[in-house]
Order: sequence, then structure tokens, then C-alpha cells
Amino acid sequence: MDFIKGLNAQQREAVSHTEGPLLILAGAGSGKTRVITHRIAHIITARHIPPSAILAVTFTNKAANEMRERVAALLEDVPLESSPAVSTFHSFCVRLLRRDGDPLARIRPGFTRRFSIYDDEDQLGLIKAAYRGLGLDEKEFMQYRAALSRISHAKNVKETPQDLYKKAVNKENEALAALYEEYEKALRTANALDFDDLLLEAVRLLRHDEATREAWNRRLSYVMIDEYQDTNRSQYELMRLLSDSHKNVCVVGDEDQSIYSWRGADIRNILDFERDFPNSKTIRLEQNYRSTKNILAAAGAVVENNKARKGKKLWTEAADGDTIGLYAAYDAENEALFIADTIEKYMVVNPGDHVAVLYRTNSQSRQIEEALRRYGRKYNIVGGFSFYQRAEIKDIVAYLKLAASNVDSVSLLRVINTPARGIGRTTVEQIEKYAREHGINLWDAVERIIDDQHLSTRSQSALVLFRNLIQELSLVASSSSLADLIRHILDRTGYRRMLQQEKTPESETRLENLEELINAAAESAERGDTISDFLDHAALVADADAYDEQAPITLMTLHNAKGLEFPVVFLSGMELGLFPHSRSMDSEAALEEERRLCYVGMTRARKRLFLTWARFRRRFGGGEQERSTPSWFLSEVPAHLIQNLGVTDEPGEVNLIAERHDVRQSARRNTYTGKTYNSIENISQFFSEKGLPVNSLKTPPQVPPAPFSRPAAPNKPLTQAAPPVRKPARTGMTVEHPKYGTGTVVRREGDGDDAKITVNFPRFGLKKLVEKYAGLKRS
DNA sequence: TGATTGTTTGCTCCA
DNA sequence: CAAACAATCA
Repeated sequence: MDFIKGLNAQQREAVSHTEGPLLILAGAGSGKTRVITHRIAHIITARHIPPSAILAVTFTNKAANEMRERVAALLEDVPLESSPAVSTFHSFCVRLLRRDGDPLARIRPGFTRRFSIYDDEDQLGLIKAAYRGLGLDEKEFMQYRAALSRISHAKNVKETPQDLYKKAVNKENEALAALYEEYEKALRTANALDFDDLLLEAVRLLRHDEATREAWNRRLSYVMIDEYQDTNRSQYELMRLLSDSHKNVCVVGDEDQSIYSWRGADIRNILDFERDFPNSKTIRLEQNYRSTKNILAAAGAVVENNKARKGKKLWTEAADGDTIGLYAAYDAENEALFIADTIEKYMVVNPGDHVAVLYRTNSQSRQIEEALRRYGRKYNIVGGFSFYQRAEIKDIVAYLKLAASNVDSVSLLRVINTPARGIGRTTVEQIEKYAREHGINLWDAVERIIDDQHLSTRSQSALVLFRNLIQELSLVASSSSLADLIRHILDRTGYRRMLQQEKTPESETRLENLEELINAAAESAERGDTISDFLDHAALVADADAYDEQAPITLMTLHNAKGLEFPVVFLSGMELGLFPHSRSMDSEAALEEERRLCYVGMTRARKRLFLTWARFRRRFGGGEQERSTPSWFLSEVPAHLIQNLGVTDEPGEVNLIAERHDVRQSARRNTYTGKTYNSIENISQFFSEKGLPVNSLKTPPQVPPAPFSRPAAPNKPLTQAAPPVRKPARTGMTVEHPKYGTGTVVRREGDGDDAKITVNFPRFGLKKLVEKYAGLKRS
């Protein structure tokens, strides 16, 4: 088996150089995924290394799944008893802490493996409580998010609240230190870890617990890290700890594509690699296989304006290709229509090609969506408001977390009065005050306040009901399935009744979302997941994981587009203040990052690249249109590469199809509302792409213990359990549902286990069901 | 005291 | 165009 054939000289070198530290500087489109997958296959076959001794870390779950599948495809004919561990940093750390985290309790008192994971909304809840506790006001002090980002930064550079106190030079610094202290205390009393902690605590565990570290060092002999330019300090330390004994660490990255410094990514990790690993080898992949000469030249010309870079020159054997299209729209609406119109025309000629519309901020998607809908085009949107961020989902998940761990204060505050049960603001404030004064968590405070009985009778009884409810839920949680637990929550908390009484289209959607949550829970359980697996997965799904490469049109932010490629790319909103973003314009470093972001966006394109901006744009939903200035990045593209596609000084000056009367008429009749990728239809997909589980180090070393022991292609397991043979429901068929009674099938999507059918029940209206779990009978 | 209704306010990017 | 907040109602 030869995994070196078909590669260029540099790629070949990168694949075959397996021992010792290796830095691969891989330019955009230089075949880096190919190199990583071939390298893994090569190590396994040529060096006879068991796959489980290889760890590859990627940036998203999606990329991890893809990599696993590609390696499996390469090794199709090789009998293997395990598969390589491919994972993101965060999911790796969560699994490490959940399974082998016990020793951490010695170093970090209070830690248990049942910790909750707090996302940024939860963090916001904590910081608000900390403000309240310290009597701080967001308007007078600083914005919650600003405080959070300062705290996160401190954590990542290993500064404690005490360190901040010591170097504080004014009241504001001191207040921040106090906030930080409060915030950390709250995390610990709630037994919760934020996203920073997941990495930090994993590092702490490996650093201070020799047994765990040595076990991992014995297990792994090769570590590979993708998107290395976007790793932060803890990820760097994690890499060092995991490759401590063998030093076979291979990192792949491109300093020109470092776009996450605001999240703690430290570009020095890649710039200093050669210094950190003195006997390392560096290989540059500079041949681009993706884009035309023109696109590459344009992108290169932009990023050349950056000073902080190693400098590398991408080249290609591809043809010049088309010039870069530039369009100056009158306003955002016109820009969106231009994009939709150009796509429409392009699709006629190249029906199979996929298009990406990229933007800097999520809010820009709205108008583009609207334009595409007017053209009746299907589109997918990645990011924005995802399933797990919806209020109703977060509410139920909060109940689940609370049932699993009643010390989870953020979840408690979230649902203590949702649905309204008579526990109002003042009562909650009393609970918080009590907890603070006695140094206990909110749950204990609730119990003690009930015992003390110094609330009004009304509040007292409301609180008792709530306490009993949660106690009942934790009891149910220990004895029934996750799906049943969710159903129980919906019934017993009155959540379902609350939504049913509303009877608005929104409440209908919410109910459907909750049904989908139950379906996802059932599917998750069927794969053998525990409740905690389910909650972890919900916490760690990334927006980018929802990207569907089959989608003809995809809308997403530039950040989400990292690592992807498309025949046609639109870069929209190229205006000062928007891109580069106003908050990144006052520092040189931030501006350079915006420029790298621009470079990332441009290099996603294979054949056609369009840059658009709007001369007028309104900043808020309602406000006035404001005049805008074209982005500096536009003028950094050499003029000879640009083709001007029009400048409109008046709305509607350019003759778009959508401006024609007949198209408007038909658009009005067209009720198609696009396809939102974060819609409920895709939730089961999120779950089916679950990463492979890590075996605990505690498991006895019986049969070759693959650390990631599932078959390499999770979607097509070799030993697929034969599904119960059931006639698929067809459109028009009358079926019977255990709860909704009889109804008519109106639509059917997908097939096999994923088949979803929409059924019209006379009494309950349209319901979308996963056929496999709906328990339908023909009637 | 808690629930509901009106009013104001203010956009990064994300695991 | 939302969520967050203040003001009002029950």
C-alpha cells in the first residue's frame, strides 16, 4: 500500500516525514487535508502503528468526521482493529475530564466528573449575577461581554483574580478583579466549567496527575493538529503534554489564516514553533490546487499588506480564469438582489455549481435571505440562531441539567419561574442574597429558605412546589429514558400547556422544536449515549458542523467558511466599519486579522469571486440609511484583476430580474421560505455525527482497547442492526399516531432511518415526525 | 408581589 | 428587529 503516490514533492515529504516534530505551513487550497489523511494512513501501514495510537485534532466536529471517513476510505482494504482518534480539542477535553477526571478533585477541590458545561449565554447569566452581587451597573462600569472577555483573557494567560488585584492601578481594575473572583466562585459552586475551563482543566489534569499523563503518553505515539494557527495557549500546552514522551507531533497551519485571536488564539504558537521544537522540520506547501490565477493574485495582494507573517508565495498551474467581479450597490437591499440575480443567471449556465455568500456579521444574512426567497431559490444558512440557542430548547435543557445536578445555578435561575409559577423577582433576589450571605449554592438556599418560612405564604408555597418538582425530576432522571424524561418535564412543569395555550404560530413552532428534541433524545439513547453524553453534545455542536456540502447555496459568516471551498463565492458588505469591523479598526493587529479574514474569504473561491458593497446601509433595523465608504481591502486588490459590474446611485438602477413586474408578482405568490440549516430538520443530523467515544483509562486493558472504538464510518456501520421491517408511509396514506390519532401523510422527506414525514392530523394540525420513532400504524 | 404591556436601546466573529 | 428594561396593571 503506497500513500505517497499522486502527491507533489512537498506533500510527499510531509507524509513520509513521520518521526519528530514537524511544521507544515500549508497555504490555502494546498491539499492539506489530503496530506493529513495520507500521513495517518502511511503511519499505520508503513510503520505498523495501531490506529488508536494516533490522535488527530481538527477545528470542527464536521472536519473530524470527514477526516475519519477519508482515512477509512484510504484504508478500505486494510484490516484494522481500531480507528485513529480524530476529535476537536474541546470534545477531547470533555471526554478526558468525564472519564478520567477524578484525580482532578485532589488538585481542584470540589471538581466532580458530573460538571455542567456553560456556554456564553450561561456565562452571561453568571456575570450578571456577579454584577448584582457586587452592586455594579453595566452602564457605569463596563458591558457584561467586555468583562467576560477580559476575564477569559486573564484565564488564558493564567492570571488569577489575586494577580489582577496586585497589578490593579485604579478602581476599575479592582472591580474587574472582584468580578473575576465572583465569577470563578460561582462556576465552582455550580460545579460548572466554561469553554476556557474545559481546556484549562484538562491541561491541569495532565500536568499534575502523573498517572493520567503517563497513561496517555503510553497510548499515543503520534499527534497531529490541524488549523494550528488558531490554537490558544492551553491547546498548545495540551499538545506538549500529549506528545511529551514521543515528540512525534505534526502541526499544520497557515499564519495568513489566523482569525481567532479574539478567542485567545495565539499566532505565536505557529510563528515560534521552530524555536519551541529545536530539532523540528518545516515543510511549505505552496502549490494551490483550488483557485484560478486571478483569484490567487487578488487574495495574495490583499494579505501582502500585513506585516506579521512568515511570508509565502502561493502559485498555481491553473488558468487565469475570470476577473474578480466588483459591484457597488445602492443599498443593502440592492446588494442582496444583485447577489440573488447573479446566482440566478450563473445557475442557468452552471447548474451543478455550489455558491457561498459570505459576510462579516450574521445580521447581514437577513436581506440576502429575503432576496433569495424572492427568486425562489433554496439556500442553507449556517450559524446565526441555532437549534440549541432557542429559548424553549435551552429551557428544557436547563431542566435536564438541573435534574442531573441541582447545584447548577444558572439553569436554576433560568427555569425557576419558567413557565411562570409565582416566583417573582423579589423572591429570587432573596434567594440569591441568602445564598451569598451563607456562602451556599442557590439550590441549598431554596431549601433553607423554605425551612425558615420567612416568605409570604404565596411565595412559600410556590417555592415548595418548585423544589418538589426538581426533586421529582431527578428521581425520574435516574430511572427512565432521556426521551421519557423530557416528556415528563414538558408535562409536569406545565411547559407544554403554556405553549399550547398561546396558540400563536410561534408557539406552534416551539412545540414542534420540542418534539424534535424528544426525537433527538430517542436517537441519541438508541446509540447508547447517556444523558450526559447528550448534554455534552448539545453544548459542543458548532455552527459550522451544520454545513452541508450538497447545498447549492450556502450563507454564512467568513469565520464559518474557514476550511471550505466553493466554485463561486460572494464577499458581501465590503464597507468600512462592517468589514473591517468598526471594533477592529483602531489597532494595527486587529486590522491585520480582519485582512486575514478577507484573505480566507477570497481563497474559498475556485472559479468565480464577487466582491460587493452598499453605498447606503442602515445600522439598525429601523433607523436611517447611512452613507458608507468602500472597504480598504477593495483598493488593495490590483485594478487590472477587477471587472466593475456596475455602480448604482439610485435604487433599482441596475436592471435586475427581480425588478421586473412579472417576477415580483410570482415572487409574491411564492410562499417558499428557504431552508434554514439550523432548523429542526437537521437536529438528528447533528446527533448522528457524534464523535467517537474515548474509552476510559480505567477500563481494564482487555482486548486491544481502541481509544476511539467505533467503526470509522459512523454513518455506514458494517454491522447495522436490521431495522424493524415496516412499510414506509406514503403520501396520501392514512396513518394512526398513538397520541394524535389518525391523520393523512402530506409529505415525505429522506429515506431509511432518516425518513421524516409530515402528517396532517385533523385535531392537531400538521406534525413533522421522524418515521422511525413516531410509532405510526397504517389504518 | 408578580404578570403584562409598552419603550428603549444597540449588532462582531464562536467552541 | 430583537432583547432588555421600565412602567403599569391586577
